[in-house]
Amino acid sequence: MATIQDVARLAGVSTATVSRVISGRGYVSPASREQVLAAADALGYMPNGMARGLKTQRSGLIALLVPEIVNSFYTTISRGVEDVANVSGLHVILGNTDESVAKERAYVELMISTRVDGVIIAPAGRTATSLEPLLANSVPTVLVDRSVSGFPADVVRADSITGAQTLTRHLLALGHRRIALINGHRDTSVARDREAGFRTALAEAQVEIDERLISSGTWFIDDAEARTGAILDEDTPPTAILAANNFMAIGALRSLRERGRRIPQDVALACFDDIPDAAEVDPFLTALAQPAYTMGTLATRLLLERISGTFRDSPREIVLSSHLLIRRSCGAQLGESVVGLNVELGPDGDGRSPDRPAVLPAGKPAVLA
Amino acid sequence: MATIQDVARLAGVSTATVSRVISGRGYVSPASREQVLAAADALGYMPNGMARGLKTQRSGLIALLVPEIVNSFYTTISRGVEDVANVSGLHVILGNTDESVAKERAYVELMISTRVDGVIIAPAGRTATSLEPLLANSVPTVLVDRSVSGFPADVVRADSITGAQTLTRHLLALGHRRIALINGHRDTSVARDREAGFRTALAEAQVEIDERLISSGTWFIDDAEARTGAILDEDTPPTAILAANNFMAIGALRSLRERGRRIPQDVALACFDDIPDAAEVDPFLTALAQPAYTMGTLATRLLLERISGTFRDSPREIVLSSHLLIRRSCGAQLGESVVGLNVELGPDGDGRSPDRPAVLPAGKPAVLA
DNA sequence: CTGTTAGCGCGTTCAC
DNA sequence: GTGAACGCGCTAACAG
Repeated sequence: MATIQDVARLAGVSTATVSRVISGRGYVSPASREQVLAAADALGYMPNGMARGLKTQRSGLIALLVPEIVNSFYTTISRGVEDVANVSGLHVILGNTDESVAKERAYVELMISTRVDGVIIAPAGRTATSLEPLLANSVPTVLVDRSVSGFPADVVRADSITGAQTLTRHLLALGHRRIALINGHRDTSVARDREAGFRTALAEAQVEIDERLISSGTWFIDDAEARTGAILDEDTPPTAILAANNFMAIGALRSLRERGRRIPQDVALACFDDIPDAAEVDPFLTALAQPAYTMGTLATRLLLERISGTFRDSPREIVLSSHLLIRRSCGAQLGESVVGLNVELGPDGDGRSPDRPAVLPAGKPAVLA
Repeated sequence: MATIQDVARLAGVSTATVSRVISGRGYVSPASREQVLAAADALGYMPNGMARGLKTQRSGLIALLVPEIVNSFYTTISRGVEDVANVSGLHVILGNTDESVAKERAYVELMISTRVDGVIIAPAGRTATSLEPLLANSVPTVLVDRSVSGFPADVVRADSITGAQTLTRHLLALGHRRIALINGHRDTSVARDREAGFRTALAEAQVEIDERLISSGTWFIDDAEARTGAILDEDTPPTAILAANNFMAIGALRSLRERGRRIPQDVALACFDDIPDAAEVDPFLTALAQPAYTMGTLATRLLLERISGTFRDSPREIVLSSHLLIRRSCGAQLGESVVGLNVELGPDGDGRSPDRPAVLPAGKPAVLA
């Protein structure tokens, strides 16, 4: 692979001149510029990012660490991140942590070794121990979706407490009193917030809380399936189920199917996180759709400000609200009045996310300010 | 950020010794090793990947370039790629080309500058012009899903000709004679193959081909929606629609809904690429499920062989077969005999992909051979 | 077993 | 306007 030296030799100039032409910094005579450009083209020269990064202390890369990229919620966040990053000439390295703090830690260390310019992460753990190296090495970091205690970084997340209240109130308004919560891992802030909102809504309605109906474990589909099954097999099963995310909903769905329970006739089902493709094929699952794309774009904007040093104050927290999409899985009537704000009616919600732009920004790479 | 020199100074040894301890290559006395490890730990030392890469001519990164990561088909491929890459200590940079040859070219150049160790790509164009820099710089490359003419690289793809035949025969067996094909961009090999298989199946059945029923354009949902609409609004609309991928199916679905056509009573609908989440919520769309996860893992294996030099012969092509998942959208009876191999019966197909392992490999990073 | 040395390819002073 | 020279942090000989 041709180096800057090869180009310099062919163009009959010094490497400094080539560098000036390629990076566009510094004065070069039009004549030399032509020579260099011609030589670079002839050789198919591509600057070595590692050498450049070693010198400039910048890789032009940011890391996005999510629990599971196969989950459309995180995929959508990733598009938001990439679209904003690319406009600033940054590119995104993606990593799946599989909800494992150990894997997360390994990725964090790898990213530091890669000398990424910043990290956006949906942390798996309750504490920040796996993120500590980021702080120690002062790598700009932004948390998305989830927060952790005691880690001083910007956060972009949705309001899960209010969200859970909205969903629970919807079920209560439909007459349900025995509502099960199939929650994710309590180490994550969203799981704790969703449980809190759930309890608050029940308390508001003066519905006694049956602790056997509240289940938490991992965020994996199979686990949700098993836990839902256990609850359904009890003496007094719930009449409604609230799943803490789209994967939990799929697990619950499997469990209900195995038992031949009809939705919503036998059991109502609602969940956090829309499943856009599924909604598109059959607008069925009533869901609280979080603004995933926006979470990605905002998180990246905050990160860019940290990277460029435009913003140096103490951590910011951006809390976004979500939309209730009322569809068929809870048996709500079309057009009925509903409790809660941000309600989007229409049981056949068209599934087009209001969150993600239909036409994506072109993403012409530009230089980071 | 601490450097190898800082560690050497604190440990009272030379940088070479530190390097030996950190990279695990070469002999070091237990005593020195302890010193180094302690110093590294105290300083929170993380080796600089760019400096290392500059020296070793290896970044430890591979690039995966896909048209749209939000499409579950490509997401699943990406998991396959990551799972295999991580086992070899490689990590994955992801890029969306948005079906644009220009964006693809920009990414290719960026990846060469990043000095990725290899590239896996689902190319957007018909020719290899945007990939040419990879060849010129002899960057190991593997094509997934799609192939392009005149580019000497390993290919891992599914058999779209046979696939389209299988889907078309299924529709023919159900009595359909006016079948529309909503195809993707003819610049992609899969679009051409799918059209070829479609035509072959019709010819086999001695069904005259009405060219007005064959439509190609982009791979975007909105475009598929518009083209489906145009065909549905003709004098003699089709009784069945074959969508060339999951996104095309969603576009067709929208178009059918807007016109109040019922599926399958008024129009049958089948497509390439399963939509796992949607199938999970409601196993509705009859689809030809391609082994996406396996495509990702195999492509990565081939790439690793190229990177390590284990395999140097001329390009290989791996062609995988797909499964027909018969569900409700075509009105097939449960248990009826079906034309074509690799048929998986069961209109309520459980949606669990046989392709992707339920438990993912742990992915302990190891050194690339 | 360990230290010295020489670059990997680039950007960046500092002279000219 | 341009070139010479240094060093970013690391690994790989080569001595010792």
